Amino acid sequence: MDMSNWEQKNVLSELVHGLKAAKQLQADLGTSPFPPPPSLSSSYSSCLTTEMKENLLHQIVSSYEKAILMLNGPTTVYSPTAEMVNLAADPVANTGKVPESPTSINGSPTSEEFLEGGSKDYNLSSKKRKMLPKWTEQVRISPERGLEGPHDDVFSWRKYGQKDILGAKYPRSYYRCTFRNTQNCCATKQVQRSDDDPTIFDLTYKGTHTCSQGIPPRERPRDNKPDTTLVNYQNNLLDNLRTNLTVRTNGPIQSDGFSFPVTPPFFSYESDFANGGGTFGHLGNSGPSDFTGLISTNTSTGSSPIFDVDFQFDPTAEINTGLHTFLHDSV
DNA sequence: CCAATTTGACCAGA
DNA sequence: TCTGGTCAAATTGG
Repeated sequence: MDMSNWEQKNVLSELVHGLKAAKQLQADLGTSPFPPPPSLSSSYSSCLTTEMKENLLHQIVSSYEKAILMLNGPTTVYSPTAEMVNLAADPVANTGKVPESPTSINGSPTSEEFLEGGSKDYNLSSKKRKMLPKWTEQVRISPERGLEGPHDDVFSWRKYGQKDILGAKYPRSYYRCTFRNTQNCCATKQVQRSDDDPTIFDLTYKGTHTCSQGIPPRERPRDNKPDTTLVNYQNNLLDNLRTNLTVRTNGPIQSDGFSFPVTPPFFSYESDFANGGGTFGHLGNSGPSDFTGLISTNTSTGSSPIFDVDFQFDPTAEINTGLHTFLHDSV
C-alpha cells in the first residue's frame, strides 16, 4: 500500500486525536498512572459530565475507525473530498454545548473538526466554522416495499421540509433526528430520488447522532447473558439493512477484495465477484465476525454494478466493534 | 391530545 | 436574484 504523505498525516492525526481523547477520559476516571499532559491539564478537573464522557468515547472510537479505514484503502461510495458542511448559519442547530462528535464515516474530516471536541480545544476553535461531517450513499428500495422510499433506517427521523430541486425530477426531503430538541442531536439527512432510476435514493447524511440512538445501551456487568437490548438493536439494524439496502459502488471492482462502508456499518469484502458473489465478515475484529453477509451481483444495470447484500447477525456474538457509529459497546 | 407531516414563507450564500 | 436549506403554522393521524 503506497500512502501519500497526506494520508499518513491524516492517519496519524486520527490516532493522535483518539489517544488524546482516551487520555482525557482516563484521567477523568482517575485510572491514569501518569499526570495529564500540560496541554490538557487545564481541563482536568475530573468533573466531565456524562455527555462529555460520551463525546470523548465517540471521538476515540471514530478516530480508530477512520484510521483503520484510511489504512484499508480509499474505496468508498462517499465523497472523497471531505465535504464539510457549515451549519453555523443555523442558530438552532448549534445551540448545543457539546459539539457534534466526529463521525465514523469516511468523510475524511480534517483535524479542524476534531478540535471541536469536549476538551479545551473546543474554545480554541470558537472562531472556526462549525463543521459537520457529511457523506452520501445510494440506497435502492426493494420491490416488495413499494415506492415508499428508504426512509426508515435504525434512526428515527423527523421530516422538516421538502423542496423541489432545480433540474431534478423529484423533490428533496429533509429530515432531522427526532431527538434534536430533547437531546441536542444535530444529525440530519436528505433524501432525493434518483432521476435516472426511481428505485434508487440518494441519501445525504450530515452530522452523526449524539442522541441515545447513536449511543446504544452501555455494556452491562458481564454476566454471560446476552444483552437482549443490544440483540434487538442488532436485529433491528439487520431488518432494516435487509429490507432497504442495496449498495451501489462507484469505483472499479477488484476481484481480490475491496471494502466500502455502507453506513452503517463498514464491511470488508473478500469474495470472488467473477463468480457472482461471496460472503464477507465484519471488518476489524480479529476474532469471529459479529455478523456475516452474502453478496450477489445484480445484473440488471449495465456499467454500474449493483450488489444485493444480505446480512446475518450472529446473535450470540458479542458486539465488539470500533467501526460503527452507534455500536459503541466497547471500551 | 400529542406527535409527525405538509407546505408556504423566510433566510443566507453564491 | 436565484437556489437550497430551514422554520413554523396548519394539518393530519394515531
